[in-house]
Amino acid sequence: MPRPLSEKIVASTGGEAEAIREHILDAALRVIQSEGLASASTRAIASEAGIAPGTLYNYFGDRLQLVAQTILRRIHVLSQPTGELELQPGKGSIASNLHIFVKHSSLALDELVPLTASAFSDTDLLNALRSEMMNADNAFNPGKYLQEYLLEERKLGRVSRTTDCAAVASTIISICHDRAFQRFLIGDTRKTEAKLKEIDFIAEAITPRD
Amino acid sequence: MPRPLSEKIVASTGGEAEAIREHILDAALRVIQSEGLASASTRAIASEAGIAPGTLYNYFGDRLQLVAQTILRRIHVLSQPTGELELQPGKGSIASNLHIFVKHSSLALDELVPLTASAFSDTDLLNALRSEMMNADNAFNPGKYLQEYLLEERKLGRVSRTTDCAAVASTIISICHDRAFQRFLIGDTRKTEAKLKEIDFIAEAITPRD
Amino acid sequence: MPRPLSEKIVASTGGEAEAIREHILDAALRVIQSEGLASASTRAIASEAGIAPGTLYNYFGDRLQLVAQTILRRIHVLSQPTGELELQPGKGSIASNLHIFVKHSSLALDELVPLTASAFSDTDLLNALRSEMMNADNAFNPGKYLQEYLLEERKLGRVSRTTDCAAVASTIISICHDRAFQRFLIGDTRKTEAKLKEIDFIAEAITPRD
Amino acid sequence: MPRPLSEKIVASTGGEAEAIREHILDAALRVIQSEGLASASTRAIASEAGIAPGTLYNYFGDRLQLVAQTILRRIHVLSQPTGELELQPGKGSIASNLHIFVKHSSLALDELVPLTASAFSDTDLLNALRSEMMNADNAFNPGKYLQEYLLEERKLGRVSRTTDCAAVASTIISICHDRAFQRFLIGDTRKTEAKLKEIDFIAEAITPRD
DNA sequence: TATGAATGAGTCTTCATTCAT
DNA sequence: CATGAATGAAGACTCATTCAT
Repeated sequence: MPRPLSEKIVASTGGEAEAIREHILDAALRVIQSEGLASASTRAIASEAGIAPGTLYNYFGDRLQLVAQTILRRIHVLSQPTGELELQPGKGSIASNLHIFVKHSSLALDELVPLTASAFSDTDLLNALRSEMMNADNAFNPGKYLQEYLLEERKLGRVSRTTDCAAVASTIISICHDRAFQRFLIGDTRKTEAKLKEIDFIAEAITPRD
Repeated sequence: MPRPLSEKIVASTGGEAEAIREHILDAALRVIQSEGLASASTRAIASEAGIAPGTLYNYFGDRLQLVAQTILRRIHVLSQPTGELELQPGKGSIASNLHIFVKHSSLALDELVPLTASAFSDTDLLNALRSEMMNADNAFNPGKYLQEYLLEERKLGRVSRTTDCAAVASTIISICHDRAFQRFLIGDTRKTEAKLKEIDFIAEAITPRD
Repeated sequence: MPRPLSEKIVASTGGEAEAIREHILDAALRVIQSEGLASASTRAIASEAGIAPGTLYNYFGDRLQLVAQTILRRIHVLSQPTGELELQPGKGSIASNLHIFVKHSSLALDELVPLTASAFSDTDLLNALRSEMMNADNAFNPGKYLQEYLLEERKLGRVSRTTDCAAVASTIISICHDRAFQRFLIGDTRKTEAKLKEIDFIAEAITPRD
Repeated sequence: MPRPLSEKIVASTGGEAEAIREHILDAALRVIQSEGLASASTRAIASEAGIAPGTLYNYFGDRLQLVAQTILRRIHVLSQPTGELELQPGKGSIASNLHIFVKHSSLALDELVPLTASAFSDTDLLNALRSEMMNADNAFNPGKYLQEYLLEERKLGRVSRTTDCAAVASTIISICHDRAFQRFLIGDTRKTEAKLKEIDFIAEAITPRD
């Protein structure tokens, strides 16, 4: 019976379909993160979004698509470089730069890894994610960014000439991923983490030996 | 209406409560692995186990406990050393030994990581898991095993004296974990994996330089 | 799958939420009265109401609330003065007026007492009822009505000046209650009842002695 | 597998069927009174009785019979004169004797009335009760006892010669019943009750006028 | 286009009852 | 005769989805 979206939503979205979609995806994300994917019912999402359940279906084919897109979108956003971190080749020690990278990555990964992992419980959802990921533009990839930093350092001679920068970057990313996974698994809510000895090992390993 | 358990089940369990519990846990695991945790309804599990739905409740308080124990048990089993792999310090190259370790670990981790990750979707389940894990005996830990191997090699002089074996082991484990995670995420069903350049990097890094 | 309410129901309720609520409460009452409270399952009620089981939950939080409200509402209705009975002080004999009152009360009490008693089997329901009754407006109370009649008669001198009208009214109400209880207990389906000698005793007792 | 009843039960029953039956009925009564009839499952009763669920069926045809007999037996017991109360015609005032009777009756009725009322929720149970009650020996009836006391007092001239003692007794019983009903309905746990003005009215009414 | 009531399949769970031991 | 595990129907309740308004 009540036709227009609530004033609040219209105000924030301008009533544009794409903006409303994103408004819903934001709501879905909040629900997933606070209640868990298993509790992210269409009702809960609609409620969080401040709209009627039926309205969801004007923007998404079904719950699966809504949830899949919620996750995908967040993965995409979190994978973007934030600009906050600018590793400056030649400045600071390699080790401290890598520690900074790790700490910085944690912010995003603490959200990204559990979110992605949640999808492992649902075969259909995971398949939806997989096929969407195929098509996705692998625009930004933190590993690539890290690799490029290392390559710069290598040019500067601060990283051993024989270093496989791709391998090192990949290793560091794995460490970050696994850390985030373990943190969530044990319910560790600390936002920061001590310096990792694994990173020290790597920094040492890539230091040129005169 | 009530009948004894099916002959098949009695045959395989001897009708012993503990064996039946495990029979059910096995069934639950199969359902979780083939249909996903989200589809692991009590009915589906009972059906897979070949028993009536109500029978589950003679062995488990509720679905949450059943599922949590299924996962915990499998984690426990998969964390046991298989005995199949015996890293022999001093034999073969370090690099090839590490590659063997990684390949071997993958077998278990391809199951372990997705299974654990599944629980990330369900707040209650994850909490149940967490508290059980607190109490669990961390009997075997692949990282420890790997670390000990590296220490032996260091004693033998095949690993650089300055190597932090704990850090190296931990790094390798993270690589394995993340690989398993990524494999499941992209639906990679290949059971074997090419040699990892990350491992080569590590092997190189810990090689003594004289 | 989802369809509007059946035409029949829409016709009788105008599709208004409050009317539908009452339609459901009516159905629940019919079930309780014909099958007993113990058989008043949500299914049975939904079926009697001609709606889907899930629809109940659009109108009531849970079964307990539905049942409690069904009972409370009926108690409320049955406790209203029907207007059919108008005891006229000064007209007819006191005894016959009291007999009329008793007979008339029986109509409501034959429904009210067993309905209320049903709730005695369910601790939760009884508690729900109790707390609702606390809040309820004790608008009409047959005892009060009877007491007022007696007071009028006393003013007219047809009831002894020393009569405690409240006590007499209360006594008569108790008799009515107990009769209804006993009738239901023994399954007495007679709608009318012979003149009660207890009432005769009371009528006699309050007659002024010159 | 374990064959004999628990030692405790054997000790208290002598292993005699009839004693075991009563042991079970006692247990059932405790469950009904503490949890309500609706929660008196066969399991709960068996558990309270300290026996296995299946054992119930050696003593009772089904749950309905068990519950019906539990209630009937208790009604029977509670209807027995306790011997504690001996109304002594000619001693004390009539009013105080009646008050004593009422107070004394309350003890039993606070149990009897709710127990009986519970059965109103279950058509089948009530029918079972009804047919059993038909056959029951109406051995003791508090109304009869009270009536006899009043007749004695009438003989002594302490009760008006014109008093219909049966009607008076019946009225008092109704008052007691209704009081117990109302007490349970409102959850009144007070065990004693103030002097009732209704009883005063009756006492006054039956006092001889010279 | 947004609504939200209605749907009914499906979820977890309980329970009276049976029967092999 | 006691046991208690097994049964499966039935219970209360949830939820994704549809569609008349």
